[in-house]
Amino acid sequence: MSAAKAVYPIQILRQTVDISALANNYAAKLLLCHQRGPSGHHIAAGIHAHMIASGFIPRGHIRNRLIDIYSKSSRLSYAEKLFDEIPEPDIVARTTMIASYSASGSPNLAKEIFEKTPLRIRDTVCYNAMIASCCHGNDGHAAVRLFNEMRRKRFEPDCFTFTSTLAALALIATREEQCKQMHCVVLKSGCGLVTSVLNALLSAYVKCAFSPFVSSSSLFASARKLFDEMPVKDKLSWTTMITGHVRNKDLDSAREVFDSMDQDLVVAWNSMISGYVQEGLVVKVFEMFRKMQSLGVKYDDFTYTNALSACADWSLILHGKQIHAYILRIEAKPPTDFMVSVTNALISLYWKCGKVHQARNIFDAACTKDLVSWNAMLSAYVSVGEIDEAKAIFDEMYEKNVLSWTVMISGLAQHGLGEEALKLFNRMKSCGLEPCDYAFSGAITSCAVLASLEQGRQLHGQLIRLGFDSSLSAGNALITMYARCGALDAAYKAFLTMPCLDSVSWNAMIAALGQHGHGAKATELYEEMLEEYILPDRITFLTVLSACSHAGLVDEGKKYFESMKEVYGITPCEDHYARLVDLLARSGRLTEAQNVIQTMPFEAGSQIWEALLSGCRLHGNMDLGVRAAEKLFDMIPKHDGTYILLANMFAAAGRWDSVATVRKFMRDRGVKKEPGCSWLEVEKKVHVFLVDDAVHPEIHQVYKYLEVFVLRLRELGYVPDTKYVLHDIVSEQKEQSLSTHSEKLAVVYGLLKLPREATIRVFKNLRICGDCHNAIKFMSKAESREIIVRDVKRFRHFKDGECSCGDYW
DNA sequence: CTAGGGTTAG
Repeated sequence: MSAAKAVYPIQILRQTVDISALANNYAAKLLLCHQRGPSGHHIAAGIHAHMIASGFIPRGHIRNRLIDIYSKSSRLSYAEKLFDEIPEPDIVARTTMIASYSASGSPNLAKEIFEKTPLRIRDTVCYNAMIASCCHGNDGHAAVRLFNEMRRKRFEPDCFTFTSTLAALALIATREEQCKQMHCVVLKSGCGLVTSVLNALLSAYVKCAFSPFVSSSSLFASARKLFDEMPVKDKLSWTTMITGHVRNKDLDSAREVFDSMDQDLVVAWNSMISGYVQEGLVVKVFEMFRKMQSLGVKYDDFTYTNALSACADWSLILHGKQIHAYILRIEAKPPTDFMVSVTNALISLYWKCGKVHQARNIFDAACTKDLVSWNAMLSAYVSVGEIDEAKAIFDEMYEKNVLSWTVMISGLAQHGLGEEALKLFNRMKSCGLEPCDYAFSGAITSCAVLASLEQGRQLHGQLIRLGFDSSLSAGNALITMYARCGALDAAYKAFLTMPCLDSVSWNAMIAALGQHGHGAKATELYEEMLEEYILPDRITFLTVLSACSHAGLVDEGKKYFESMKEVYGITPCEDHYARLVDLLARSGRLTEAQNVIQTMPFEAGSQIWEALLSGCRLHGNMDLGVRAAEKLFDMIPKHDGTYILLANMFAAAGRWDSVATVRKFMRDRGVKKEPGCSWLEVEKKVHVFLVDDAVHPEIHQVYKYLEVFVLRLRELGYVPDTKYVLHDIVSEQKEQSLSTHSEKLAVVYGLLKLPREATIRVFKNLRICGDCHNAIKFMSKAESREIIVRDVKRFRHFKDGECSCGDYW
């Protein structure tokens, strides 16, 4: 091999007169360069330079060799230049160029050369190159067409033809007969015993088995038969068969093949382990992991990432830490960087186990980070709600992909920053990135947060145009968006038109019905879900219980609560108990609610006491109410809701002295009430109104209308209810100004600005007050309009002087 | 041929 390294004495070469000897010399040297691989490629460029310097023009096989070497060393432009200089390229030159274009990802240029090649000079190798190029360009159908063409034209397929064409079949993966036909052709040819061809055939069978158009069992049977009869099985044969079974979720068959394996292949171990990880069989994962060690099978990066992701998914921080320690001890000596993928698996292990700080340490210590590392860190901060940190990471990223944007958009949306999320979604598009369906889900959620129905509808339209309308995540987001924008019918329609549903879809729809006060329909849908064999989870029960609570279905709710543990084996958490207490307290069964609190397996938290307190306010149980309030003052002294509920409870009973005491309390402790505000969308713009608003540009028109309107409402029987004065109190002097609650202003604005037939949808950040509730009932009658109000807890539909809540608070 | 980063429901 030292010849390739030799220095070429130019003087000697120049003296050579005999051109053919010179050519032979060059040819021999280039052959050596070719055989040496990448390092030889560099030398070949030097030889070429030498040719130019000495006036030697490369032709024939020397030129072809140079083209080949240049394309393999990613100097495609040199190869192209040499090729273009040939007046009448021979078949080798053309084939070489086809292969070059294929390798550099330009299948169209390869095709151009192929098509310009006259049939009389074509050969099998040339077809092979072109078939491979089609596979490379993901056009399996074109590859199969070429294969058929070459057989029609009586070219003899060889091993390479078969492997490429079989790869094409695996790519299109639609028809079983095609695999079987090809199998016959292979057997009849001389390649029926060649392992690489049989591997390709095996892989085609297995890939076709995942196509929705064929029955996988018969294809797997054929694949298995082929596999069992293979005279020589190599690494690829074993792993293809094992991963085939794993991807078919048939772990038993996979294991059977695995156990019959006569060699120790890390890849096979990894495939088996990843199957167990995906099915959540943690015990099996660790069993395999330990067995590898005792048998002396060396772990690779895939083994580690597999095992670590099992730990992450099951929050097995102790196991994860052990593996981490093992890696540090065995694999790398800090600060040497270990495989990036392992670093990434560690980052995700720590944050998924709630240790974001540790994750950050690993992130900071890593010498090399890739996009996955950055995205993992971004997700970590989003998951714990550290939005500022997440933003910092996002801004710092030198490279972002659709996934990065998706995480950030939905992160913002989840934390209530709907406007910012939508801005980011648009920025993403203006950066020239095509949002995927997950990115859309984030944007749609933002519309739900903002209650912006128009923007939501527009996104829905875009979704359909881009062909994402069958996406599960986007569909689920749409259900919630429509429901939270007050368009329950649209939500239901989205639910019904989805091609497939998962538990999230059902939960979303049940929640939607519940929030809109249709408790009976919500429970009906829940029963339907069970009939579809979808198992309820802890969120299903949260939504079903709230639905029952809003609709006063006390006994049903209790029944569902009982079934949770007894039938479905889900242990109720604090939120479940809080909903049970709410259900009982709201319906006036306060003693029963109290019993639940006393017999619960844990100490009641603030959610539960608040549920009890609001029940007491509703049913005027002062003693119990005060006790609940005291608990809340201990637990969350700065929370304004407690003071307001308590004050309203006293006000309703006319105990004004106590009201004053509560208010003084609040002032002394420096607790500020969250100011009430309401908003609605008019012509794609969101209009916000505050209590006693003086900011909105058209507020005077609203007041003017309201003044006359109230008189008309009084004629219909509306009596302002002064006991709700305190609900929305901001300061002393506002006490008398009942008529200026923000929800009233927003509804009146809607009456003034929206078209006659349009439904008015108003959103409020706090709970609607009793007087407004009453007034809006009259408004809906006086104007014959449908008015929908979403407060912090639920939706109310006002129509013909009635509210969908049936006055059940 | 295998792994590490995403979404939607309360």
